[in-house]
Amino acid sequence: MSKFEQIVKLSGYSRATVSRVINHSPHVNEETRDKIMQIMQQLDYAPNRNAVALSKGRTNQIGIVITSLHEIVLPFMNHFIEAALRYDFQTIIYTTQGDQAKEIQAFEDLRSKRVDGLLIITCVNDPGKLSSYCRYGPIISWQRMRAGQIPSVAMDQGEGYRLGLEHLLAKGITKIANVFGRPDSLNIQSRRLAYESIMKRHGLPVRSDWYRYEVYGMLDGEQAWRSLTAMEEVPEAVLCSNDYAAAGILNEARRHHLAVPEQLAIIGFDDTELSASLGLTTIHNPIKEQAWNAFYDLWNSIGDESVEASQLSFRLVKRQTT
Amino acid sequence: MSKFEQIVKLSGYSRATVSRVINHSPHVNEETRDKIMQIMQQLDYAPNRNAVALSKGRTNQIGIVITSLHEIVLPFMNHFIEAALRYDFQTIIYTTQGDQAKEIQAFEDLRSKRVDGLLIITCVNDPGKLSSYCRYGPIISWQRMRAGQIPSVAMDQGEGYRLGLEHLLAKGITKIANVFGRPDSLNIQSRRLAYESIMKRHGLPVRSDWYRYEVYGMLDGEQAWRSLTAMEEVPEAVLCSNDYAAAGILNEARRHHLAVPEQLAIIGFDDTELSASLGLTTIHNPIKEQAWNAFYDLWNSIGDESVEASQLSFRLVKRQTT
DNA sequence: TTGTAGGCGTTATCAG
DNA sequence: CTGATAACGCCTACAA
Repeated sequence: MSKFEQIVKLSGYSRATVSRVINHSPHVNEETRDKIMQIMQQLDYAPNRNAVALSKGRTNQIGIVITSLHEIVLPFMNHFIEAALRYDFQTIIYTTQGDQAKEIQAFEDLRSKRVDGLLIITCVNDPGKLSSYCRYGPIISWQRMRAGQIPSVAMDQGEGYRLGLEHLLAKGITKIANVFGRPDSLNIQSRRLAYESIMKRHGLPVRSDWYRYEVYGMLDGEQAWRSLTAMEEVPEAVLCSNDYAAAGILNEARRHHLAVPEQLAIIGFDDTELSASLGLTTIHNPIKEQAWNAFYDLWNSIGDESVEASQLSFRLVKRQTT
Repeated sequence: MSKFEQIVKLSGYSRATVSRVINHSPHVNEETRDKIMQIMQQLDYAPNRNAVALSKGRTNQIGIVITSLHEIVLPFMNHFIEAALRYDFQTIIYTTQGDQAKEIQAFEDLRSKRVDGLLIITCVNDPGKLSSYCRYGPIISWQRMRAGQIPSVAMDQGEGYRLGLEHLLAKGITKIANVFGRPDSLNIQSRRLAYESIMKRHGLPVRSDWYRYEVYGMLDGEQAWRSLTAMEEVPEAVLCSNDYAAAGILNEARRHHLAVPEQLAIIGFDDTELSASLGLTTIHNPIKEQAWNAFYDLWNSIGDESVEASQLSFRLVKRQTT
């Protein structure tokens, strides 16, 4: 006999009343509640969440789909997890290691009601295929998705990039290199587009020979700068994929006794703690707010209340590297 | 009516038979299986995991308790997650942000059968208190625990430290600084003990004025080295808390044109990818194997099979910084 | 190889 | 405020 049943027997009340006490229903006599509570204590009772989930049709779990736990995504994840927790949702992490089948597993878990919703941070399956899972429950993505597929809270990073570019041009700096991350991502396309259109508008040459790709971390940044200095002409500024890359470039530049920002201006991206501690000029990326928006989006489909997502934008944070 | 019931009705077979097909029981006529499978397809059936879990008394979920997702623990986590997945277990991450109440939540979830077992990576509650949860299910820890509390797969890092020390002494280097992480941790105590006992045995002075604490990342390492160079006498070698700290020290030393290893020898800890790419001498820490052992320990309590954990040890990896 | 009947631990809907 | 009674969706003896 389950402890729940034992409580029913021992207290002499019905299952319904015991359940009411467990769920803090107000429609219970105080004495009754006290008696039942006491018995619960004695029996060291804890509700079985599987039974609750089965009965309620909800698990209060949200899945997070990601290829691999990596530094860059931690802030977003941590904020999302915290948001979920605030609403009494636990998060379950699906690291796929880039394996399509493993990734599908997460979506199957949505189908199987193991999770009430899904957050995609990075996915490797075709978004078209994944979007067919939308009928099993709410899905939101951080990774940018083409329209008509899975909803996303990502922002067009081209917008942020513009801020950095205009800032440099306003200072009279025109020889600008670009250091990118994943070559095929939508964000890189936007960034490149922003750079190229602004340069053209100003009648300046587009230096695609100064593009560097696959630059994610500090070491990548250092290497990227070395490769740029090997060019015939060396740029006076670098717009970076993120703050880590920027930090690497700053490191390498200092090592070669380059004056920053006089000889080399550097702009990071994201406004992480690292950029603050190094005094890097950067583009503030409202990651925390994106994470909360992502959760709200799911919550609006799962729960009954409805929370308005906030409108977000990038912002230039000027520090000592420009 | 649930899809399960629909299948029962449409196929004309009993619940039991349908269940057998779902679970790939061999005791089903092939034709029967085919018919039922076809209906399952048509209905787009997927089993409800909550119902399964309730019925089986097992969720195939394991909880991971950790204060905050951080670079340093990612390798261990990723390996553990992979091990779990191999045995069809999903992992659910409890980030506590150092909040005792949040942490307890994870243990309450063990009690409530939301998870079948728990892995502690870092905990903030008193281990004595937490160990009372052992009766609700298996718990294993990566963080070192004092005997008699919660079982742990952690290794005594003092052993690894010894290897580094002996290596330096064999080279005739005796002015050795120590750069530690969390001051109160058991591992730091072991490391300090290893250092002090070995120095004494060799009749060498114990330089506790060269101890530095709270050194975790690259930036911490850089700062630690600056603080050491400000001393009256400067050490000829540093034993580090981890490879990141070592990388920071290496960076800072190079910036000041110090010859490594001639003027300064550096030994990292863990043998991460970073140490390999930088050519850091380090202590190999079998993290992957620890992660698998951790899972096996849980699995031995949860499942019916039993897997033998492997015996592990540290190993010196000599590269270019000594 | 298949079916019957009962159970897993709660919640929900009524009616009282 | 309280109690019956029926879900929730699936598994598992045991029997046939």
